[in-house]
Amino acid sequence: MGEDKTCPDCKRPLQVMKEESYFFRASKYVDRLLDYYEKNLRAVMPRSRYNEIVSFLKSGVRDQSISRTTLKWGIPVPGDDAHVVYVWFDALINYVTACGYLDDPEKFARYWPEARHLVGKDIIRFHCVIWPIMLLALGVTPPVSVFAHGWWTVEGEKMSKSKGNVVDPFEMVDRYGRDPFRYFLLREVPFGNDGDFSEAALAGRINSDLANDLGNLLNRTLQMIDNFSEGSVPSEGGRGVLEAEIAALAGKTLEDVEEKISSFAFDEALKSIWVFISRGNRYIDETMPWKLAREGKTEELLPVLHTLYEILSLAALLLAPFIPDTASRIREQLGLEEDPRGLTLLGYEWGKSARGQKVKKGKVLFPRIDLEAWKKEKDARDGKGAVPPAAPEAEEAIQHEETVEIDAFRSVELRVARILEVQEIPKSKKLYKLLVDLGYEKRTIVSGIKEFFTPEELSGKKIVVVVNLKPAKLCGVESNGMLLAAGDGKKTTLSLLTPDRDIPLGSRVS
RNA sequence: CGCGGGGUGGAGCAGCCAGGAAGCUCGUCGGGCUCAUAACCCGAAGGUCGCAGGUUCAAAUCCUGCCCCCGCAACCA
Repeated sequence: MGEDKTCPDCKRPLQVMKEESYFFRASKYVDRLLDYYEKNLRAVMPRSRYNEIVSFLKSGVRDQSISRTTLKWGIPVPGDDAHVVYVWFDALINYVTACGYLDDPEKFARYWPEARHLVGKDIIRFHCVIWPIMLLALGVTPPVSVFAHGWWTVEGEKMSKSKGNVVDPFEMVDRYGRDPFRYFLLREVPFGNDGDFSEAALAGRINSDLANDLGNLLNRTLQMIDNFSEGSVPSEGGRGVLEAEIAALAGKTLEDVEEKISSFAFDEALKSIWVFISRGNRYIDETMPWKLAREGKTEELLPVLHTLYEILSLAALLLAPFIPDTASRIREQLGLEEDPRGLTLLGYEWGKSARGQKVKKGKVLFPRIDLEAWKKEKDARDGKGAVPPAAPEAEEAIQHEETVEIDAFRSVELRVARILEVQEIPKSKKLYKLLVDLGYEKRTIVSGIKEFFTPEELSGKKIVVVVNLKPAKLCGVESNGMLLAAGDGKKTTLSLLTPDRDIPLGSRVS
């Protein structure tokens, strides 16, 4: 709302309204909630959000209005049909009723103690202030944790419809595949931070992580099992130093991934899995199976293949929550008949997957993206390059206004004026406060041209001003008119309209 | 004093809450290997950790001030 108490969008003046409402006595529980948070440091994550919520609570929470009489729709307040329940109040209750609160105590006792909420960072106040207070009032323990995730920008910019840079997830899935897209979103950014999306980064991840590291490890391993072991997996592992080290790393990775997942550090869980995968690639170089095969050292060769197989089999299990389709495809190629347990770690043991089964080398998991071709294709899609370079200005069709009568134009009073003073407006990024001289009077106008001109450039300039524009307050400063300028529509340049000969101030423009 | 996020090798980021030899991915350069998706492996170059103070045996990390960037909000009349 502007300083003059009007709606910035519709200009209608502020109206004081009264409405009867039921209030929830939230203030009463603030101390208890603070106490709860003090004892449960992970109740709000990430840490920065926790701090934000705690300091918000410390600054005080007012009692909450939780009913409306002005709305027809909504859930009627029990015992008072004139009111409906405020949406955030009843919506939150779903979390407990859905898992059996009051209806099914047994179910509730099983599920609620494990409750973890995952929400966008814009709604943490509802989830970390109002909601736990409601629960405290009910005598129910707040959720184990509320994790607030961040937002995605696109190539460094906020997604917005007007910029037309909104990324359509379905389009990305169609273009790059479900798993690669999922992988990117989970891997690229520490979960909880804002992240930057770009197709180039996605393509990079697909090539280096999925194709080169993971896909290629599977491919070369299966090829060697085919070549050197007639396609069947050696059931015996090796007892060398390397094998021991890898077995230890497997155990560590397993633990690590579980730990990272439970703390919502998905990017780190994936990093950890990739350390393991990379270890597999290095192991091949260290043992050089092709050389062992050439030299007929079968007793050394087979355990190596066994170990590689184990690495892939565990990797598939660890990856299942992140890229499930890929996990299944790997298992399939490994010839691991679908386990009744599914892709879970229940009863998992290192070294027990390879049991002499036949592998079924299939299609390459992730074909490498040819970045040059990709770039061309993308440019064409974005309308770059494909458009003849000779006509760069003709990108967007000119949108004309409706035709008007000459009177409509004449009703706009334009006059020549000189800029006398230029002042910055505190806290304003775009506005200057200008004092202009019309010859017969001086007046103040506010203009959004700060991004294009320095005060020195402006002062003394002769310009054209709309003098009969209704005054308006901008950033608290009253503007009595508007100057004319031409913009290129891309917000890169702005040019002031200025008379081309010396002409007295106040001259009418028509 | 409006709210919040951020400034770390060429690019993109982690590390900061709980101080203790500056790390990851990509890129670049050199080498190795040929089982593999021109992939894989090894090595190297490259950083005043925005600036200035302070605390400390020790600061990217804690404290103070300042500069810059990005969201939100408020204004492109």
